[in-house]
Amino acid sequence: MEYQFKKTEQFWQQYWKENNSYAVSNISDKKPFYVLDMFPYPSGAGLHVGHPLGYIASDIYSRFKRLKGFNVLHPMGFDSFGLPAEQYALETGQHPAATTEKNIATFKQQLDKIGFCYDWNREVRTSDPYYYKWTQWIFLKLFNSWFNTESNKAERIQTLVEKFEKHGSTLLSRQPASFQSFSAEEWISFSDKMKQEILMEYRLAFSAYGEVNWCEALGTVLANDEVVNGLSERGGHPVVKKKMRQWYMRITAYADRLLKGLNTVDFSDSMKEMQRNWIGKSEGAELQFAIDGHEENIKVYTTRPDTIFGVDFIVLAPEHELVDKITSAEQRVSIDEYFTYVKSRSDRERMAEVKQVTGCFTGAFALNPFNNKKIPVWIAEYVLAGYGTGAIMAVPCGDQRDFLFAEHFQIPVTNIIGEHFNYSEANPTKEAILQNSGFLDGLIMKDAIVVALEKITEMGIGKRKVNFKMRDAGFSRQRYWGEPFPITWKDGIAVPLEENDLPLHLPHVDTYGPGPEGEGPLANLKEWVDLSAGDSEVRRETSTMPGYAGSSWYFLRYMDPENQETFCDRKASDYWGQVDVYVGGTEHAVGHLLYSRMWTKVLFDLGMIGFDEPFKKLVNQGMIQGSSRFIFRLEGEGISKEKVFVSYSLVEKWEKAQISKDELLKKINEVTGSSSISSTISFSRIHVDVNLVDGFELDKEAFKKWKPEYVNSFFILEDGKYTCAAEVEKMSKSKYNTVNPDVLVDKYGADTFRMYEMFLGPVEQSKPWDTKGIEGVHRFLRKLWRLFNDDIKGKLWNEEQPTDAEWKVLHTAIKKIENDTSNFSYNTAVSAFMVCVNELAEMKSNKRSVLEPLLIILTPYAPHIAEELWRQLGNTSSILDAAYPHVEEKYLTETSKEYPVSINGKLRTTITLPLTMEQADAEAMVLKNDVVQKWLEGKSPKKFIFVKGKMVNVVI
RNA sequence: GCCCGGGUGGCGGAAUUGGUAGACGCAGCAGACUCAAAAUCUGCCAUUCGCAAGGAUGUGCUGGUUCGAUUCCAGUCCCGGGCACCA
Repeated sequence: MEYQFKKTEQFWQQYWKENNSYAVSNISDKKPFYVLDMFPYPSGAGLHVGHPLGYIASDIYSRFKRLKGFNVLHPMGFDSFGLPAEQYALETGQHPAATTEKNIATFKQQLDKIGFCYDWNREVRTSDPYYYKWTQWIFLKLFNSWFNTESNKAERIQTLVEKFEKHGSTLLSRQPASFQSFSAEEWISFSDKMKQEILMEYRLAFSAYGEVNWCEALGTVLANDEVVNGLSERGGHPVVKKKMRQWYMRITAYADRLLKGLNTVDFSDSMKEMQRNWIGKSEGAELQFAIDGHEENIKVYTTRPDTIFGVDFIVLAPEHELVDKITSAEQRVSIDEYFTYVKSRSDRERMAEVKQVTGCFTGAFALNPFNNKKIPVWIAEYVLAGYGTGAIMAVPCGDQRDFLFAEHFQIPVTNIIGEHFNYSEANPTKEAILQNSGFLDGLIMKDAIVVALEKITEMGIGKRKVNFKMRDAGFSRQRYWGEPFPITWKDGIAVPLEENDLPLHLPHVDTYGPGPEGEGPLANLKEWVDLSAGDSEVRRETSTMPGYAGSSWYFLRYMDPENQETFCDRKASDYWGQVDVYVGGTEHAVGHLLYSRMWTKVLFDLGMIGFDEPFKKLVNQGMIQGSSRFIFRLEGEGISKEKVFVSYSLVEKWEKAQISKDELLKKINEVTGSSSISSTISFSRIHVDVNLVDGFELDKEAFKKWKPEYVNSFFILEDGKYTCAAEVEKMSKSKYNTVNPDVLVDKYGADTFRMYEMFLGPVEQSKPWDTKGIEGVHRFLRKLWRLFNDDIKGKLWNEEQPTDAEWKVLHTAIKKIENDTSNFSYNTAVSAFMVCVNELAEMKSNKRSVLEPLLIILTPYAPHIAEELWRQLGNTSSILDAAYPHVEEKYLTETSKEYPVSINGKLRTTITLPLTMEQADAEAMVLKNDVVQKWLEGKSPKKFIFVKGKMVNVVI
């Protein structure tokens, strides 16, 4: 019987489901192993072939580990809160809960067809109240915690209150800038509101005023994505920055630990690099410059205090608070103009244009603290208010951007590095010997950094400072479809809900428009919001949490999804521990991965879990790009435009002038039956649905049915074929290059689809999708089937004893595939399967003792056919519970033999050669080579190296 | 501008990490089986010179280290991804 994948796959999927074959228990003698995928956002578009790439990779690994005797946790769930569902609701009026539910159903159906071994009993959905109850609960833990810089960990806020009650703020090394220090007595005397305001400066989840993108016309806050060139994406209305009360995660408190933690995890170097760059730790100095004629100081941050004598000007961010105060009367107009210009510039523009130097002189001068030199103070858009102190000291001879600025505005440049500076570009060296640098003269710059720092500290004009690029993470959104905050505002004080009152359900709304004052839609529910009683005003928080709230801890919930007492029982998280392998795309490099790392550290600090890094190993799957196909519509006078499509093979010839106009027209007229004559011939290139194309050949009938306007199309063929042109582009619906996995699973089966996705190339690598090679994998599975069954003879396998050659083929494959699978090198593993089956087929080897282990190692890749054939061999228990076969090394070396080799009559060593070679060959090889002769004098070689049958080297 | 990847046949990609470059698959060509098709099987398939045996060239480009380089080093050019002009 031929291999009937549809029947087979449906049968076993049903069987596994009915037998709960993928259920995982938290109680087991086996070692635990946790394989996790980044859970998807259930979008309305459903899965495309890019999605399953990572899922298949992790599924293979899970099944592999299971065969290796581990208790494997491999769950799946849905990141089901998010903006798209809400936007869809705005457009269609359908409730996000309903559309999300529907989308999840579609996703699950699509996923199940591919045969993943998820334990669906553990599914989580972030929008489920049973789930977000615990997101809110963890939020309250964050709210009620502070980061103690002495112990370097999070502690309950109570410990801070106790410190204040005993010692005031004096014992704390970190104090918020906005508060003066206070004594214990003062603390006790503070009003409750004052106390709460102070505590808010320490809480890990805290509320503060922050800038948002505000669109007056839409009356709403917009995400960065929704702002294009300073205008709203919808409607093109102006967008301005507006201060609003927001919630934040104090992730900056964990900057150092997030950085150090990277050394303990197995992420790719580029991923670690991205996170390091994002955290952006730098060590330097903060120092003050006095301003001539003003009381205020300008604080600058620099990593190069050694260049202090090379400062030729100071640049403030245009938004810097001192700008207004120090601007001179004559510069006022220019500064205002420049400020207006900067405001009109989007972040994207400020980022993109590097070559254009802009700036404006304030008219003020700062004084160099060491030589009292007058330094002009400028503003420029390249200095950002949010980083460091929003002011820099510019050293043109050492910093290229400063140099270009000086050059552009003709500011004289001081050279402090002598011949290292050539006056045509800056030199950022740290190796030069300083000149023109007062007390630093003669020092090498890298040594001068410390000397300068000491002097600055001694003079009281600055201090050593560690700076981080990373800023606290905004944690509130003025949206509906997210977790409501378990917070009420009572007379301006944030009051957390009691834990027993969780979850705070997301109330139903009828409209999804913004609330008054641009608050989230929840603000429209007056009764829900207003809890005022008596004199005090009590209002619920109307923002909701961002998408990353639920995804910051979901990996813990899978361990204990049913628990109603806590987010995850400590026993469960102790048993499973860290996620051993986490698979997902690089787009989450700095968002999700940093937030979940932070939450894990907080939960660890509070003693709720036993590890402080969530993911032990991270595997990044590459992006699947689309491979678009194009058809060519004939354009020209006298030709019916919509209907004539010319094969790309002919278009190519036409473009290369390999075919004459008459010939082409003749072909066209033959097909269309008319006699059109045209003075000009040209073609327009049109995207055609890749699914209508087999390789490059267009399915003409399917094309005619694709769109009504193509019903009466004519095709100008070559060799009876219509060929299409191709190009690699991003996968998108508008380019008609998306491929739905369902179609492929229907046509070739899940096993073929799984193996083909892996065969396409390394998991980590981005690559264009191309269906044309899938036949090869399908052929492989059919060939495997034919080792067991035959159309005519039926059962083929037998109980005979395999030959050494057969054992060799099997064990070579086991070794290679085991190795490749554990290294996520699935593409070469699939190749190894093909080689193995080809060789067995050639030997007509149908021996059970060879075929059985082969099926086991195939299980992770093609579980359905493996299970089917396994049962055909008479096994009564599932192949899922088989043990991974061991490699018998002896079968791998049998075909080689050792030869003694002597040179000049003396026995020197033995070498191992294939059986096909003889003693004479071995000696001849050695003797022929003069390189060897030289190297051999008096030494005993360990290894000979042959290239093309010639010995080229000896390892001694 | 900065950071991280990557350049190998017509195509996707291999190469035990310094040791016969092009495994495996696709596409293509030729053949077998068949009335025919499908399916299956066999052979060829980097470029170039040659009837052939065989030779020369060849892993983006230019050099270097080495007996030997796709692999290591320096420079350079392209392509992809990321970015918050980060002082």
